[in-house]
Amino acid sequence: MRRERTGLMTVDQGAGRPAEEGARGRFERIYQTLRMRICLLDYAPGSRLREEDLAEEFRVSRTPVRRVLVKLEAEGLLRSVHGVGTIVTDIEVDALAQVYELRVELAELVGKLSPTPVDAALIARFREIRARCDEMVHEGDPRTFSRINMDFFHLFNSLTTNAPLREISERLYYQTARIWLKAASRLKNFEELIHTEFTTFQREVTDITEAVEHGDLAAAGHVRRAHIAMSFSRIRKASKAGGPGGADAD
Amino acid sequence: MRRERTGLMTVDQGAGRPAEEGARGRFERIYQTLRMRICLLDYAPGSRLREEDLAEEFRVSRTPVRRVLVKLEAEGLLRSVHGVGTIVTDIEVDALAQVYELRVELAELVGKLSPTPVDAALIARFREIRARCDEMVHEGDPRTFSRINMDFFHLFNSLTTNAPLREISERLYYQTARIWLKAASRLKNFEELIHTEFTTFQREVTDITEAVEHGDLAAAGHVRRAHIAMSFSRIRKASKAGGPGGADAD
DNA sequence: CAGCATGATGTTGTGCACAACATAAGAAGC
DNA sequence: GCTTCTTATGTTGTGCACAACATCATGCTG
Repeated sequence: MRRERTGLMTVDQGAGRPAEEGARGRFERIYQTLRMRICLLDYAPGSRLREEDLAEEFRVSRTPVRRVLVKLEAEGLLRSVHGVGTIVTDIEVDALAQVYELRVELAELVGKLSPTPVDAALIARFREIRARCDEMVHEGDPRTFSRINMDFFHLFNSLTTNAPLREISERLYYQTARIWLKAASRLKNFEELIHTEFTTFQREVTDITEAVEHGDLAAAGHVRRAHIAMSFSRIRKASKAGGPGGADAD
Repeated sequence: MRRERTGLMTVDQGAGRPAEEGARGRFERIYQTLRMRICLLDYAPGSRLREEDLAEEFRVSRTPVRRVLVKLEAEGLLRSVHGVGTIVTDIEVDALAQVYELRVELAELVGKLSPTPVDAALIARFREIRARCDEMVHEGDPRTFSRINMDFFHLFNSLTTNAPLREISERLYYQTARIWLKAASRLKNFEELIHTEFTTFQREVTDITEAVEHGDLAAAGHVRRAHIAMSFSRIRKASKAGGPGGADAD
């Protein structure tokens, strides 16, 4: 199938910035999409990604796809092996202990370093997330939980203007974002535990929102820190209880 | 040589096998070389790197070179603009304030999180750096200072076993490594200031070496933290004094 | 002579074909 | 029947040619 040059170019993202973001726009779009799929376990850990399939899906050649895969590999989410394939990184709770150990500290730094001035719009966004959170508690869906958790992370991360800190926190977050869904998928029958996770997260969002309302970003950081640590502790416990031998062969 | 089926892991990243290394070896070699050149100001900030030249130098095509450039761009050391070229990121003291703000905190974390067990070999490496430091003080050379500083960073970074922390610290370090050389190149005539920098760094190495000898990695982290902060403070002051209008047009 | 349009030139981004590599299947030998 | 070598197949890595894009020079026009 031959692709029209002038015709397909405009289809990209007309509402945004068509002229400024030509090639870079495609790159970001593919990158964000693949990262989301990996973190939402649409691509299971250990599964192979074929560059040609991705190229066909995004209507581009293998070359730009490979650029994205290289970046994703640098982020630690993929691993390309010559002659084998590009496989999604497998995640282990013990290996993520170091990442969490660092995320805990960075969360506190977000509330401490170069704080963002709190305005009404920022508070409104926090309250919006909290509302979505309340709604989620009634309808237990691990996937929507992950999405809200993701949005909340970005919002919390915007509490600091320190660009490197934000970038690093984001990177580490996406390295650990999958572990909750993975653990939840194993404990799917235990609705009770998942509900506990939901309400716990709801409390975290509520507390942090309140702290932001009071303009106390340091307190928000401390709350976030404590919740990240406890969340990992619960995941670790559930992982040991659920049995390490997960029957997830490719 | 037949390879076991169960052993999926190949040579991976064997340290010290230059000739037999496959694609990944070339990649690492080119990456390390370019990064070193950027941080040693062999490639001045703002200068353009032509992919074809690099391809010819490393005896490869443009394709693997572009892989390296993409990673370097992700690290923040390069910036590729379509139709213009791949230019070395310009560094400004004010923009690096956030990076230093974070590096200061991470330095303390290196001495706090997952400390490496201190053995005789580790102490010996610190003493070796200290010896090179003493030698450097007698022969003032900003370039060798940067190299020793680089080696010392890697050594200090090895005080923690937290892999993400090490990786992030390394990344941030290389983002800031150039600023000292850049500032020093402007104040080249002020030999006295540079000598002060040398002796200050010598004290830092001495103090941290002593702390490591005592097995007090937390103290090493605190010393490191203080010195990073003071170093940036001096650079900032020198930058303002030397005049922000650096006549370094390409 | 100033200002602007237009082409020339050089760069990165993309597409495509082939090489390098690893694995899996199949056949030969014991 | 089992092992082992060979072959087939599929994947990523590389090389090369062209397109997209930006800048600069040049000529035209006012």
